[in-house]
Amino acid sequence: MNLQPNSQPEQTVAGTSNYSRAPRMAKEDRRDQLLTTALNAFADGGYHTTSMDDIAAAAGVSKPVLYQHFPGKRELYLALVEYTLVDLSAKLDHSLAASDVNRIRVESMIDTHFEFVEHQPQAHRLVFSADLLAFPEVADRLNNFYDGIAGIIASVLGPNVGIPHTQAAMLGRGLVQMVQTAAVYWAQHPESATRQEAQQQVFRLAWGGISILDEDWK
Amino acid sequence: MNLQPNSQPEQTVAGTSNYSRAPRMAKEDRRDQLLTTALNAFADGGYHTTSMDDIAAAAGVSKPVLYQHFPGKRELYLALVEYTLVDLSAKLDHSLAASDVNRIRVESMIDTHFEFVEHQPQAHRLVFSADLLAFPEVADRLNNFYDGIAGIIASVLGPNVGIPHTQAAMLGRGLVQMVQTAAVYWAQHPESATRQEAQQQVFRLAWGGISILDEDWK
DNA sequence: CCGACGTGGACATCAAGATCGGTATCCAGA
DNA sequence: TCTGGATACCGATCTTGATGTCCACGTCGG
Repeated sequence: MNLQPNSQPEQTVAGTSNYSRAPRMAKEDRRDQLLTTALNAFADGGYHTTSMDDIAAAAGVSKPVLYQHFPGKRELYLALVEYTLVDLSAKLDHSLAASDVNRIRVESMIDTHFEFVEHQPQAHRLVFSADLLAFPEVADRLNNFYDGIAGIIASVLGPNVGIPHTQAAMLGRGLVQMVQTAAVYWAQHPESATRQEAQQQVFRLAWGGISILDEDWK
Repeated sequence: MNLQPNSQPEQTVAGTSNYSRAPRMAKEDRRDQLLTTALNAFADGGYHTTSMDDIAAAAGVSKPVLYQHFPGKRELYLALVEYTLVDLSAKLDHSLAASDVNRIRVESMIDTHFEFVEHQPQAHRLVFSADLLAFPEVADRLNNFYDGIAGIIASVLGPNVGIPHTQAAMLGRGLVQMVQTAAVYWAQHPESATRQEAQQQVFRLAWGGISILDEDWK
């Protein structure tokens, strides 16, 4: 499945017949195309504003085709959320495992986040900006995701600075959100700085706070 | 209007008549009650999941009553968002104006945020967790709100540390989100620490980062 | 050339927003 | 205390839009 922003709904080509019809595709290909289209559509307008008709039209097929590949709108949406979170989690894990030095780790995770926001803005908006509260499962799933990261950060943070684990988790979660927000802000104001500059600022802010936690602890 | 979480929908008392009907109320009182009820309902289930029937039922009145007080669902929702943001903005402004010392200012704004999350959780969820993307106006309004705060932080931050204003705004926005997220986390894990302890941790993290920006600037 | 499968226009179904005509309650004044 | 009008309230209904399905049609492999 291609989650990059560049995939476009195909155009029906006028062939020998002037009858407009989507070209026949292999099942998997069609499914992938529908997923990508749905991702973009949802990210663009949110869950409720985006109808199945819209998605089908954007994909250049009719609605029944959509229902042949997915049992319903809800499942389609959940599949996309799940895919995105798994993807991002894997990348963050990878960033974390890339080094043993905490400073490098933090830098790497910040980089991963900026990368994600820059290169997969639809996926990001789908998961972090859309109406999550509507589906409790999604809210739980996202909570889960955040707790995972916060826990990791806490386990890195806590022992070093003598803070109770839950409080370290709280700070970790706040830090993640801080990075994410800053990344989005930068993506919306790309002219303000290069990505590298922006990341560096964010890192200094975060790392500075973390270091102080260590030094200042009484 | 009462935004506290304690207001409950009234129960129709079985009087001389067994015919269930909401007691007659003064227009303003009824309106306030509906607003409060709607706030709780929206915060609980999100915009789209909450129907006008739900709100009316929760308020113990019938649907037409709702439409006698508000032109539509959308307007009702927007009114609540606006009210909440104005309220919070005022409180933050007040916190900022309370002192000339930046350190105190930051502490005070953190305190205000924790206060908000703790005492008005519905209002907070309504504005910051619900489906904002659905209504562009809401997204814009919220953007506006954040930019206001970020701008203030930037103007405190920027001149002192020589960072371009836009980058300072990015960091300011990230910091706000960090505080907010931590506050929510604490509210969900109240047993992990007292509010004061939690706020102190958050402050140290934030202030540490800010200080480093100052010191470390090359 | 033909059967099977992918495709789509049209439609049933339903949930939710919005409304209308009638009913109950309160109050002011005689 | 009676009466009439004004105001708040409600059951029932209309309307819209979106989800999910049916049956005919065209296209491709054999």
